[in-house]
Amino acid sequence: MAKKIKLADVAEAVGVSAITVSRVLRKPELVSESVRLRVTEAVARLGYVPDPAARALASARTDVLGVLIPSVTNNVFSSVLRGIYNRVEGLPFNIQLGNTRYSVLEEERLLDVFLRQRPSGLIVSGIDQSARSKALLRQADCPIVQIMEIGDDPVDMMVGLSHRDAAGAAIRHLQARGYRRIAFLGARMDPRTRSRLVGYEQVMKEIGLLDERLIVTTPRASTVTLGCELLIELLSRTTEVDAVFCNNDDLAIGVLFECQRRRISVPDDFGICGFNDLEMMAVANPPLTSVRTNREEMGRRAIEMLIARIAGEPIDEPVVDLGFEIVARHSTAGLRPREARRRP
Amino acid sequence: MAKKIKLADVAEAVGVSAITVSRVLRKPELVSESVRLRVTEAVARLGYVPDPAARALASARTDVLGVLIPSVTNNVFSSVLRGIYNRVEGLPFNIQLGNTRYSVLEEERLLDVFLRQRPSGLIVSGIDQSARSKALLRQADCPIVQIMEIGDDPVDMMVGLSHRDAAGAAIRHLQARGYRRIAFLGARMDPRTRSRLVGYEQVMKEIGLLDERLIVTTPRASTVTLGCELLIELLSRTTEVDAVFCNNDDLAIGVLFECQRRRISVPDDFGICGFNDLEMMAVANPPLTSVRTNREEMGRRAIEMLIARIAGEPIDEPVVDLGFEIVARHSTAGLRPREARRRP
DNA sequence: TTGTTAAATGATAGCGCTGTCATTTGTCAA
DNA sequence: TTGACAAATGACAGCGCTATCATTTAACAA
Repeated sequence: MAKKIKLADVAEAVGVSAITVSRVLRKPELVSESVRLRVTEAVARLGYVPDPAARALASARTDVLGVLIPSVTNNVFSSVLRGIYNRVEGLPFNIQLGNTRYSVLEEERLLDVFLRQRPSGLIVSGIDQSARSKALLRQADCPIVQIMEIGDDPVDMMVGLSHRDAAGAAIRHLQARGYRRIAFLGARMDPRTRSRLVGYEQVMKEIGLLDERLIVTTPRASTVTLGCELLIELLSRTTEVDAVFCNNDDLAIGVLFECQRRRISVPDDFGICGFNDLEMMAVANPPLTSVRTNREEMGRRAIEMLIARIAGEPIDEPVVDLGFEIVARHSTAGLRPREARRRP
Repeated sequence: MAKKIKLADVAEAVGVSAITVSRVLRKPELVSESVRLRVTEAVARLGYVPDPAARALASARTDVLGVLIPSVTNNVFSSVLRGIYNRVEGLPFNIQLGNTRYSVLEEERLLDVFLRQRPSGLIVSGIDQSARSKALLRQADCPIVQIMEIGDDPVDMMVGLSHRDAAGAAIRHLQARGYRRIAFLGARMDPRTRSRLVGYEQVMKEIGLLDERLIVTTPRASTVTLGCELLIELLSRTTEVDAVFCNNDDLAIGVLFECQRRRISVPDDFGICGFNDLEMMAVANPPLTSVRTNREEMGRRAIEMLIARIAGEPIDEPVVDLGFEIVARHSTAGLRPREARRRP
């Protein structure tokens, strides 16, 4: 960075004061056109770029939008991030990503790191922050959006969906298609997964089909391999199963592969429903039913809510429910007549 | 942030000067034990945390390690990021992630944004930066690691592998298993994919099997769905194909699903080889051969190289080749005898 | 005791920008 | 012409920290 150009250098070149150059950059409408043009030209000619640290120190503000997510590996968050990055493109903000790795402590630490930088806005994942995190968030003097889930008690704003309702709807779909012994496969067991389990249990109880043996969960991170393993575990507990609701699509794909290996016919003998509707679900063999969540839009909306608030606009809807959609595909087309069916 | 505690407040509470408190925090060995203890106690009691902007302005340095990757959606980079985050845990650095979205312009812009913050180190993806980007990198006064690929002309340090060699090895593997009409499916066509294509072409020419009709590429981002589509495109060009080298595992999974649908038997009639060896390859049906790359280690090593250089240690190996491994699975077990085979 | 050196601490001056208020210039009605 | 007010520009201080150099204190040999 050969000898850094600073505000004063530009000011000297143009023959105005430093503060005028600063104004041209930040509030050009306060400066006369002739001066503005000369300054703009000099900025370009000298290649001046403001120092973010000095700016932050002087103004107690940065152009940073902080985003805290629990995982960079998980496809779900990739989609949200895509929505965020696409929406913020062209705006004078910079995304700063924090990876909490599903750790409450790491979330608290990162929140601390982020808030100390005085971001323009913050996006955090989930609604179950620790008491300490919530306190930090409430004290923060920037707009905040909690994403992924919705609840009654937003720190500031929220955009997400009810995972409990989404899971419930998936179970009702399976039931409507004639499946009865519907299992639940869950990995990671983060708050979202737990909500889905609650939804599953509620509906299964309502329709009188709840059986604890059908619920298989693990704290391990969800993978395709884990889908195979959980299915094996499930079948070792009971062969009285005719469908499975997988807590996400990786598991569902794993279950499908394992079914193929075991010559369990999907959907004739066994229904499979995933969650999130990743792109691959539609082209699996057979195509797999899943619960579509609007992840990219979630990211986009979160950014829009932030910039609206930064611009001082009133938010008429601080909690946005993006809903979900059961995308029914062949994997839950229904069991074939009992007499012709072979139990797994 | 109720009334921010600053260095001077701590200094006053302890009865020392501000600079002493600063020293306790940054170079405790310069301060006597008694003072150090009193200061540490006061820092904890008052909940003091340094202001990063002030620190950056005064010291012309930040604790930021910048990471530029072309995609947050791509599993390959997720793994690298995991390696990075794991290795940096517990160290006094913060990862700042930039998403270039495979855009040269965006990479230049982000490089500018990042360098202006005077990071402690920088990780950039690939070795084909634009001339402007390379100039920026060479002028930067922090250590830099280029990851993913290796080449002769490192800006500073490199850790990656030869994608050309990896692809070549995959083709030789297919050849050794008896496949002859080996196709190449490529999406995105970023520099890494192009290198693999070069490796493919080289080896195919060497063994006298090169046929342009067997090469199907697209600039679209790679997905499972695209794998299906590319296979369909390939088969519409020529049915004289007995294996496919997919440029990444998403495509390979798509190809597998499409083969299942078309009742093309893998590996009896058709071999499939992927690239990257994502977790799901091992549990697909049949399990899919792939080229394993050490992505997590790549992230880890990149961080280690940075911190070694930050600590002033000499780097004896500025270009690290992490290599690759052909993980042979059932999907490339070989064709069944010709008389019994049914062409796709 | 004195001088010499190292260890510990402090005073001072910014880092590069922006907030605040003051001043100058321009505009227009009376 | 004058005064009133808005528009345009500037002076100055300071954001919270650290680099640099100066000073004080401690330690110890001569």
